[in-house]
Amino acid sequence: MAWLRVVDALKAEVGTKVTVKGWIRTRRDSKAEGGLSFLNVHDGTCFDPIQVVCPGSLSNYASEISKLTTHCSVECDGTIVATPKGGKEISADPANGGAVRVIGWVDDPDHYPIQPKQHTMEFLRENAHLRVRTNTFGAVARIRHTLSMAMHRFYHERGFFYVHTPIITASDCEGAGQMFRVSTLDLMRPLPRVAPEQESAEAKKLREEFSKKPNMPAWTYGQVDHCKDFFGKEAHLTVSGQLNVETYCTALSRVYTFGPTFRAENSNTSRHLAEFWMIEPEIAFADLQADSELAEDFIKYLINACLTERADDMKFFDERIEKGLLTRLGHVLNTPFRRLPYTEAIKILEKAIAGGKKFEYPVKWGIDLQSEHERFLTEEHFKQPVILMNYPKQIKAFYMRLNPPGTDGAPGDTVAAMDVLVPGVGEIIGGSQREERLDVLDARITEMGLPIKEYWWYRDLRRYGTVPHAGFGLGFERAMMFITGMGNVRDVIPFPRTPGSAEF
RNA sequence: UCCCUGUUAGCUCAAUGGUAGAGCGACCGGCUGUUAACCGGUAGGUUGUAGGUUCGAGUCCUACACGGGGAGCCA
Repeated sequence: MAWLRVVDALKAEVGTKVTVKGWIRTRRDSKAEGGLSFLNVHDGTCFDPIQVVCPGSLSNYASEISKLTTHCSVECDGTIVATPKGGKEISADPANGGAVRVIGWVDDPDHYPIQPKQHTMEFLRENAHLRVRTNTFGAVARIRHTLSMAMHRFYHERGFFYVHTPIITASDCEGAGQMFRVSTLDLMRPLPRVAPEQESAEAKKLREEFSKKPNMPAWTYGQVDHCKDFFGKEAHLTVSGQLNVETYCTALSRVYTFGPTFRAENSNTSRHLAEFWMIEPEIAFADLQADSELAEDFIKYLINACLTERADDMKFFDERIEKGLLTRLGHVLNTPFRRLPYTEAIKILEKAIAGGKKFEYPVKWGIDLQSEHERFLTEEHFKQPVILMNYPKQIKAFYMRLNPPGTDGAPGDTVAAMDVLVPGVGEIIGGSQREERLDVLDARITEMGLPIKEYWWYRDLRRYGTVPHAGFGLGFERAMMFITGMGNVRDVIPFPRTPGSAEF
């Protein structure tokens, strides 16, 4: 008998002898025909389980099969047969060599957390090690894989190179938020609180002894001296691979990075994680328009991949997680994204307010748009993905390219930045054309009060054969939410890390 | 970090300040080619933690812990 995965067993010809290995989803019993049990067995290879029909004539029927509960593991030998309703199932009739072997029992089934019933997302989140055994999280896991693979394929097909940018960064110049410190110093040791000249001889001796040990923070009165730290300077977990990937862009033309990203912000929302995954492509000889076209093609490619490769899981999300999901995604797929200058967006919002629309925050050219404004534009006004472009320079990062004065008729300076907003999730992509002119870049760095010396290697890219280039960052978990309809970012990553929570 | 809200059986939730209950799940039995099965029965509780008010607290008060929703920050 050939061992087939459930996905293949469901496609096998009637009459094929097969073995399947997996876990019990449900068991139902009938007393007909001298005892009959129906086992739904799944192995995660597809959404549907396969039904194994177990007649009472099996030698272990009364002793084992009739006692199986959810998530007991089994090996089933049998023959593929047609069900009365036209599907496929496995007959484990011993007369034809059928057998069911129990591999692992579920201890104390009354207290096994994942019962065959509806659970809340909150409960399953607290059982993150077991939740992938449910329909929902099995589907999420498969979609997450499909999305990853589709993403690599999209870039590979277009001649991009995958660059592994570092996780640890020793430059504090990324400016994308609070960072986690990386250190081997033993910070459990207290720092001396007195000035060296006031230190007692005994304390001084103790301090000098400590300083000779490995991993001890060397200190200069009251301050940690990171020159004795592992990297010889203060180091952090990356908040973005962009600055690094730009270096490869200016030699390989089309590159992308995909990896974990860390933000130490105390954000407690359904859209934020302390550890998340981000995709950042970077294209040379390209402007913001090309960047926005790449972003649109990319999102559509991802949607299409999930719809065609995982129709079973997507159907489940449409039926049980977000009604109308497939219609929504189909609409996104078939409609060009709306491109809208920031300056125009402000006018639309002001017009809406004049028409009676109430917002908590005021709208005025020059201020950043709030969640409620973005939601209004993408969910109410346009009802489709919107790419907002050319933001006021004072609310955007230093590396974004300064537009010519008067772009879009704006009353102030703008930069070539874009945000892609989608209904339900909000900002899913943030990107820009990068400032390739060294003098303009330097002026921006200085203007924003950033330490220009720290940017020496980033500035070198502009000194040596500079080119216009652009890129963006797509939050992988936000893309997951958008495509699955899942409402909380903590439920689209296997083990979420959030403030106060790093269980598992 | 701020605002709102919640924590009672394995899970989801009830319970005027006065004997702690139901549905689902588990277990036992009945019925049945079943598939969110159905019918009957059994077991299952230090009501998040620590204080306080009261003759009496799941219920009122205080603090803390944890969860959820929203905001800010962003992806």
